[in-house]
Amino acid sequence: MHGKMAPMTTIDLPAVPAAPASGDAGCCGPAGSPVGADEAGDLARTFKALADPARVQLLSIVATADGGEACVCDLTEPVGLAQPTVSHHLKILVDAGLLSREQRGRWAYYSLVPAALAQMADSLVGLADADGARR
Amino acid sequence: MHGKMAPMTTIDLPAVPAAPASGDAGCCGPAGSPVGADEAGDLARTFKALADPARVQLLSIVATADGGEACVCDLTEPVGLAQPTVSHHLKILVDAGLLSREQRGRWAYYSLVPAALAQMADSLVGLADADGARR
DNA sequence: CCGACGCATCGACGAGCGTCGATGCCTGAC
DNA sequence: GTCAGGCATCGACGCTCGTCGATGCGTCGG
Repeated sequence: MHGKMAPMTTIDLPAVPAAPASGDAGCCGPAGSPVGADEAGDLARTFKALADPARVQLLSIVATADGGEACVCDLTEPVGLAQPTVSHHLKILVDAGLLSREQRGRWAYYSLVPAALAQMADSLVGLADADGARR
Repeated sequence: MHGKMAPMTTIDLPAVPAAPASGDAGCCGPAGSPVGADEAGDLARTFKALADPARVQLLSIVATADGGEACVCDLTEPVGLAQPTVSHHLKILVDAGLLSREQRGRWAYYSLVPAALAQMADSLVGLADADGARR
């Protein structure tokens, strides 16, 4: 009996889940295979990076920023958080593979990683398809 | 100053974010508009429902289950959690609008809400597009 | 060379979340 | 009516997370 497993997921942020996350998506089979525990862990890790209003807002601001990139100083005011907090959130997003960091001079520019977002979206539609296709 | 806002998001689970969550997606404009704070909050609330391996696994199991639905008794073993814990996670998913609950007899059947998943996916690609379109 | 600036890291605090056992409610069987 | 079964709720326990002020490191301007 699994006596008291890890109380939480102990997020380790191993970048984005890999590629074929939705292994239960398009293929056939009677009912597909319900993603393994490890796969679910990877997916949840990346979702956890998006599970905060500040991070969603940061992602959006960077995405709509001119040039596709923004430095920390430009992100502090819109989200209404202190600079260390913003740096903290940005690190989480970078570790999750959703943002990329590039230091130019004494400014750190963050830019979006569209492939990572697209992959998350694929995992979601894969889940929905697994349901709709067989139902 | 914003002196010490809510230390966490105080998730209230208002169902799925609404419809046009990705307001910064397809439209035009020089740089789009970076989702409001309220919008980011709704999005983050729904993502938070997916930010746990057990919940991702539950969603996947229900999606691939025969008939598109499953009762709690069928979900307890695969995730390796106690029954109260599974009920707790299921409630979170239902409140987030990702699952729907239907009580038949003394069994409670949970089924997927594909539209909610698709909407989340749209929000993600909307963010990616906002970046790719202008870059 | 030195001060100013941008940013990351550290340490600490409080709130939220995941987990479980125990308990209660409702349904169906006898 | 009574008993058994499925599920939700409650209360409690740690761990995790978000937040900040203070501090340190590296870079540019004078």
